[in-house]
Amino acid sequence: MARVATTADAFNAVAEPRRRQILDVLAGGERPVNDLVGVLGMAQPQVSKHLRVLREVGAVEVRGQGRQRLYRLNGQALKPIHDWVKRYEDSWTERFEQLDVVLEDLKRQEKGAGDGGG
Amino acid sequence: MARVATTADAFNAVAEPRRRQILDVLAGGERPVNDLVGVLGMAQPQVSKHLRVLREVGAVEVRGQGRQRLYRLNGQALKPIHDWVKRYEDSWTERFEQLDVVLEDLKRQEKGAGDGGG
DNA sequence: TTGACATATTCCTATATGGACATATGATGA
DNA sequence: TCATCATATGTCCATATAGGAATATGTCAA
Repeated sequence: MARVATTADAFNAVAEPRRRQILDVLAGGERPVNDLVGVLGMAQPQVSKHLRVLREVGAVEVRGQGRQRLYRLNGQALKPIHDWVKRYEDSWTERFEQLDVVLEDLKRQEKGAGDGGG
Repeated sequence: MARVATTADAFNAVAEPRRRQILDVLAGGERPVNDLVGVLGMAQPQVSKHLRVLREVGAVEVRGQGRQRLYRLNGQALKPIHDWVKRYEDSWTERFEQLDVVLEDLKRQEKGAGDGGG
């Protein structure tokens, strides 16, 4: 089998840097496709295709206004990512890193004292 | 061109569900490969391959102990994901959703009052 | 209707991937 | 040295991509 589909979930959808860029722009507000094309400097069809993927995972919503289609961010779709990665947040807090250092020190001390404890 | 490489960054590495599972197990502490094989019920070569990807993006570290290789989580590698997704956190807080409803209401009112604003 | 603009879809292709399986490497103990 | 355990790597293959280019759809204006 190949990789999990890009449309399988938000994780896979935003793994593509271009799609994160699109979301970053949309975070500033609703925008028509051509705006994204201009801002991001990608070809129009690619933008449309990326938007389709984002729409399929629910990360953007669209509404028509005249000839244009206005895309808008739906951050809710990113919540599963946040929820998952949040569990690892402690790993890079200073407190935790300090703890890491302490543990390393303890190990070194144990070795230094020989392994026949107490 | 095809998709961005799985080893390109943490985003792509953890887009694969199996790799997230591996990290979830390692969050409980350092473990040899065979433990992961047992816990996750995947074939040993696949586990090794997934671990390689995770190692290449820095999400895990390894040290040898006798015949075994003990893998251990390095949450730091996930920080870029957290940093990125955190910016969208407001999108799903209640306060923000309330604001959404208010904006929708305002739009509806504008339409109801005709478009010649005062 | 026609023409122009805005966006979406289709076709093409090189490419990386993940699983299955077989096998290589590495460490240990006798 | 050999046998055994633990892990890593290599091979084969179906498959989904992302970009490029061409084209289809949709909407407005006259």
